[in-house]
Amino acid sequence: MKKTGKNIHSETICAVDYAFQRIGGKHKGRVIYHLRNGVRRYGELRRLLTGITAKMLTQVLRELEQDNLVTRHVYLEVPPRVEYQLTDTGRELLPFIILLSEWGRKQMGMETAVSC
Amino acid sequence: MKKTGKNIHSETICAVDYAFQRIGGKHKGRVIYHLRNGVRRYGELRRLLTGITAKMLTQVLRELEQDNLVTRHVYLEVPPRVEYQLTDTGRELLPFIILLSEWGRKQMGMETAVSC
DNA sequence: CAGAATCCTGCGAGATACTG
DNA sequence: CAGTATCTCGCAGGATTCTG
Repeated sequence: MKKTGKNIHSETICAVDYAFQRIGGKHKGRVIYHLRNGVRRYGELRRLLTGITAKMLTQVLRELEQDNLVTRHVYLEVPPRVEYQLTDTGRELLPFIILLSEWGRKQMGMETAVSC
Repeated sequence: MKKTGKNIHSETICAVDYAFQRIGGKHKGRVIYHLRNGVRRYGELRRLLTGITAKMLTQVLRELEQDNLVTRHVYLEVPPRVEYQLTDTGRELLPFIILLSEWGRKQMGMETAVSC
């Protein structure tokens, strides 16, 4: 609630732009992609998303949560456990994220391609 | 050829990331979207893409061209005419750009939504 | 008309250190 | 384990001016 500046939901522009703002950014696509098979813990995501810092992962997850694309479930245990999962809305994005990843893989040439 | 720094095609990472690097950025999605119906002139694009500067439009178009997503056809006339068009590869992205825009429109609520 | 050349700025994102 | 809190900086992207 502190960042009043860049609010996606204000005076919007174009649907394509809007969508890109919600799933764009450096890591959002990848995060969604790695949530495709269901529930993931924070630590799992950190391991899956190589090259992302804790800060960015947290930030991305929070944004996705605010945008109602993922849910965050905190288990009050010791040690703490937090699980993330796509919402229905987020899930609607999957087909197209996967499409995109297939396109990317194809473009890269299958040899160099890594699943992620 | 001057910017040796950020080269997409070097030591790539994840297919999703790769794809996002090619169609990400602030305006790329929109440009592709506006080329969906075929040939567009530079000036047309400028008018269609409200809020984009000449510099950015040119830059985006050049990047898309280098990435083999659009073709650039210069007519040696006075006044000059330059037409842009999606390549086959670029065209493969359309389904998903359109999907994305529909998703975006839906999310925004149809009232506020503008075609672009 | 379709750009190229400059200059300039904000903020996206990295590194590092600390905590319930 | 799953985060926060700072500090810092590069570069994406804007404004403006000039040109074939």
